[in-house]
Amino acid sequence: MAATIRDVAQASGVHVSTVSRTFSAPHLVNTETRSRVLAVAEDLGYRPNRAARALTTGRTHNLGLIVADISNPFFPPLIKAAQAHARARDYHVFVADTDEDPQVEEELIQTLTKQVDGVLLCSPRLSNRVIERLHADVPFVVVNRRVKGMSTILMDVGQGARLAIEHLTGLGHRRIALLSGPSGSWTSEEMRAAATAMDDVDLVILGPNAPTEQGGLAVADEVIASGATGVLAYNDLIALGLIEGLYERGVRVPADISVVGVDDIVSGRLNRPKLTTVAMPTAAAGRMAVDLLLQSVNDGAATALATLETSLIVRESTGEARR
Amino acid sequence: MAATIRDVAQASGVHVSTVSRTFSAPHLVNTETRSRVLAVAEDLGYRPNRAARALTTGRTHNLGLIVADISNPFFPPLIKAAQAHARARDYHVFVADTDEDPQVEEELIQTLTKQVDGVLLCSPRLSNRVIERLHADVPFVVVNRRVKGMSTILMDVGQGARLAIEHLTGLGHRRIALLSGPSGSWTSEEMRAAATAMDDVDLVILGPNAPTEQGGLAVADEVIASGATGVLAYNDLIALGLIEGLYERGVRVPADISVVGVDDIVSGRLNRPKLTTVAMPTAAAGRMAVDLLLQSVNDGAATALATLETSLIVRESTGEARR
DNA sequence: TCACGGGCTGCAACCGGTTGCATGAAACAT
DNA sequence: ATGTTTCATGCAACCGGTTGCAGCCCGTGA
Repeated sequence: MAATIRDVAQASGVHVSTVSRTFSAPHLVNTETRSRVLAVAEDLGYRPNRAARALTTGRTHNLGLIVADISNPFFPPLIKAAQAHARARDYHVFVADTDEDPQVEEELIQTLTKQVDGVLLCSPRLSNRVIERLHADVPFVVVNRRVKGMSTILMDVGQGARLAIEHLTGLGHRRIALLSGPSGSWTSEEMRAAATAMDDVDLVILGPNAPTEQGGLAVADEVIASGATGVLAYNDLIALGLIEGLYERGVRVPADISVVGVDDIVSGRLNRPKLTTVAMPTAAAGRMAVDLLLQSVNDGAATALATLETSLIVRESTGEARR
Repeated sequence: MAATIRDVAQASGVHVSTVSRTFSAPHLVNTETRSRVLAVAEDLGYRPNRAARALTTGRTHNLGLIVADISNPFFPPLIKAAQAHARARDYHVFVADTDEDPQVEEELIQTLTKQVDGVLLCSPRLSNRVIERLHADVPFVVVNRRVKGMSTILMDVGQGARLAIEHLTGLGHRRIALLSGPSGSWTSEEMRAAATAMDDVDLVILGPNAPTEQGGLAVADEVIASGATGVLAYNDLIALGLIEGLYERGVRVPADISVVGVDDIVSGRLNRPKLTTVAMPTAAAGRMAVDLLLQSVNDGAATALATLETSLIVRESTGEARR
């Protein structure tokens, strides 16, 4: 069996409480005693039992991270950043995947609630009302959705959408298709709001679409039928799927139709044509989300709202409108 | 505060042990009592505290899953399958990412050891010796590496490599480049072994390469210099990167060089040319890994070895050798 | 009528830590 | 010399479950 705090206490001739304090409140114990205890602990291979600690402190030192789909390349950079950041603070991150299903999302939150100190909700599909209800049980930080009363990190995709559309109109495109994302997506709604508010644009909205390549493939016919020459897609996967769908139908990008994605995933940089896209600061969002969550977990800090900039990266999938 | 077992006991007029048994050994409690307790528990919103349960039983009901890189599209299907499968058995899966760093991998295992009942090691980069040492502390199931003394799931990538090379030689290719993966990869070594054992092949081995698109891009010049007309890459990411790199240098695929990948990731189906590849049964591997792990955790089952078939999927990135 | 056995429940110790409080010793001020 | 702090440590209750053991009730067979 693994060494416990009592083994260490006995072997170093002090009481268990002293051993406990050596690890959780070092400043309360004499320097000499401390180093002796540490030496013995090292010797015995002692590691504090997190379950036991969780039982008394009520802190599991675990965080939950809920995403719609790990397969979507948008998420891994955020996950990695969050995990690395949390690990440096002695927290672990549970990642759970909802398969884009609000039902599963709610169940997962319920289950996680009991074993984590806080939950990071990334691009949730649940309604604000449900999120607020669940928030009673556990601290949340929400990424890419605005929910009142809890800490929030937004990527300014409205601004990104404006940049993208200005880019398209600047190239002479007038009729522009907006491919929306899944229903329930705040990001999608933000893009729509930003796009409809713009002048000089003949906007046609197509969707909702699954946020995958399949979703992009499936909407290709509608895009062609719409007569749009410029397209802004909810994300890069849809954009890539669309480009493939258009190609199969003999429509060339960017010669016939220009396509802009959102996210800046890696394969957008490697496909041909390389994808013009709105870059999202995912890693920064992951780190900041962990910071905010730990603040509200440990310090009971007030809720905060951070908005991160997005930027347009022009590559090869956009070009002059045909005349 | 959340309801505890004592609240439920008091409210339903029975002892805590009866409540405990209602959940963990229902057959020991009278049907009427049980339903009364369940009703009260439901009413109070009682959920067993996993930390407390872990403390007495020594079971956390958590599993660890360690992968080299979540961003690699090879892993998410395996992760999702493992999570879903484990959840159905009331287990949760911690996913951790090592960034392809054996050092980080070892640390992660050490840390995880104390809070999970077992660890799933996917395509580990650690040496067998280190894995065997760590195995003393926690049950392992290893995917894509052969380690004696522990349960193992292999995907028969040797067979896949043979199929791929036969496919290439069948198209008239004689000089074939094998792009190996990261050092420490069992899969890469299996491919090498299978390839060198084949007749009628003029094999040139290039690598090690990072298992990413960057890795493929970076090796393009070497591939051209090697004079090979057929290429088998360690994985699809390298293959896709290579195709892009060749394209930038004016070399056409498959007209000039044929390329085969391994994994069958989604974007290989959408790029142009669509990638010929060796499909890996990742989801099945994830489920089976969870099964084996739970068996050895709960039943102390003997170690098992499963080998899963792979298959060649011919698409557009391979063609007749030029004469 | 009594012994026996099975079904159900209560009792209490235990898992491995944490923490408020008390104690004791040394240091300091008066 | 005495009172007051400060510092370090011990004591013991506690977190929320689990589980071996004992006891009770009741039905059964002799």
